[in-house]
Amino acid sequence: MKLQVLTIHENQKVQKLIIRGIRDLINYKNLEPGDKLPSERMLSEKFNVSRSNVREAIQKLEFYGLLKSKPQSGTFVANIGVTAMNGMIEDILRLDEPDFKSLVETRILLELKTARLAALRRTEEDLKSMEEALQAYNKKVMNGEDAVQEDLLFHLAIAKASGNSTMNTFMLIIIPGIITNFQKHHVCDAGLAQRGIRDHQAIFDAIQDKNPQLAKQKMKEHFKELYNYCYNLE
Amino acid sequence: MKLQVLTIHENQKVQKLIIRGIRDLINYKNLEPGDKLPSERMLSEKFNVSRSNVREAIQKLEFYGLLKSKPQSGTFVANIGVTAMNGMIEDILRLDEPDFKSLVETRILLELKTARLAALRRTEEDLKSMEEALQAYNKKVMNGEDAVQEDLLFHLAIAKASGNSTMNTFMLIIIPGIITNFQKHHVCDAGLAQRGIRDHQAIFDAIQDKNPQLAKQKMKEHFKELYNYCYNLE
DNA sequence: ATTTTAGGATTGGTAAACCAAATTTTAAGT
DNA sequence: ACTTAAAATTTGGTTTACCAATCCTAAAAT
Repeated sequence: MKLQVLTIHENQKVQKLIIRGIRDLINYKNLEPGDKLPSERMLSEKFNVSRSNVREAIQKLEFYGLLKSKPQSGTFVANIGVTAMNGMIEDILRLDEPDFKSLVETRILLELKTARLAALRRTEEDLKSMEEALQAYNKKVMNGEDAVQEDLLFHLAIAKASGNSTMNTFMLIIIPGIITNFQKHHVCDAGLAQRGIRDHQAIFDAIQDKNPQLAKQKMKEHFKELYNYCYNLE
Repeated sequence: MKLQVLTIHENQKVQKLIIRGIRDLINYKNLEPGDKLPSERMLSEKFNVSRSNVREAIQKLEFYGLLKSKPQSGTFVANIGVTAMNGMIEDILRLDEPDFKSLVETRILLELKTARLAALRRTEEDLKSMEEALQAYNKKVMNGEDAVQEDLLFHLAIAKASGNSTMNTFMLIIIPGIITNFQKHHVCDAGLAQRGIRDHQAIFDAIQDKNPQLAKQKMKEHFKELYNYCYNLE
């Protein structure tokens, strides 16, 4: 049936078409939370696409918590109403790749909080992980090597110590975009790394001392240059 | 080869096995950013699993920005170093379903910021969307109906108006979990809804007046009860 | 020696066939 | 009539086969 491989762009278009189709179906058939969607085979026939495409689209909506597939049984509308469903799908369709500024803005917001929470909740094990990450970073910087990765792993250790799994996940999602953009824009040049050692130590100490205010403050200072840099980007 | 359908739990185990395998492979073969992974067929043979399983695992690592598949070419190690790769995979394997407290904590953090940003950046179109969501919520509450969905769509409209696509995405990820937990714990009972109308109006007004401080303040007040509720959960 | 080109091998993507669990329908038993 | 059991159908998941784009090799042309 399909005679040529689709580009990524074309594939996205097909997926959006299917997602819109599913949304319309839910509206047209007045499907309530818990109701069953037509089978993947029927959907693929109805939308005139392959079953693989349908499965991909369903997986995406499953990721955003809107559908739930049960093996050998069917795909079901999640336990959030039709209104929320429509609003969310509209937004999901509109989503595009995040820009660097948006990533950094969100990162700073998250990390001021994780630093504070880590100071409140860190265990001895958390401290150990953070210290290891700290040492790895210092060692690289001392040798004059690039240490972007070790830098971010230290920050990730703080996120883990915050005891908030959602923020930890969000940091994981953000980090790759941060790293690649850092390399692209050459953010971490010059003496920034040397200063990073002192900054990190101050943050670590505050968390170790269980001083949330100070931890947040030190993290804020650490981000000061980055903040200014990113707000002057374009 | 495979003779029975795997439970979700078993499937997760297989996926983690493959992810660990890929990590070990990258380390053992000293694969650098940009290098090509063995083909899906070879991986499935090496790990003694189906190619579908391999593809799922690769998709997951692609979501977290660690790999990148190119059609008819291969799967490549993303442009972040081995160190970050190892650290992140370790954390990804450890991730579990977020708890309600973690969701609410993150939501409040995000929304205090989106309210502030929306007051700074909202367009006339944003205002219109927010007002529509506001009206839908009010109408439901006036009729004594449950309005959890309309409530969250208003908050989502604010996130959209913040002009930060990352925070917008994160709100979308959080919302379904919030809704289901709200229903489970009966958070939105009683006169909370009536108060919600006034709260929302105050937030909207502040954003319309481009008053970021006030917008954040009103959002904070709006969350006060929710905040206390969730911190006393267990 | 270098570049070009052609053919075969490799690759991720896709379509189709197949599986067993779950569901529905049907029929048998009481 | 109602309950129970069994057979047929439907379903998402899985495996297999296939496709065209890409990559690799090496021979041919300059």
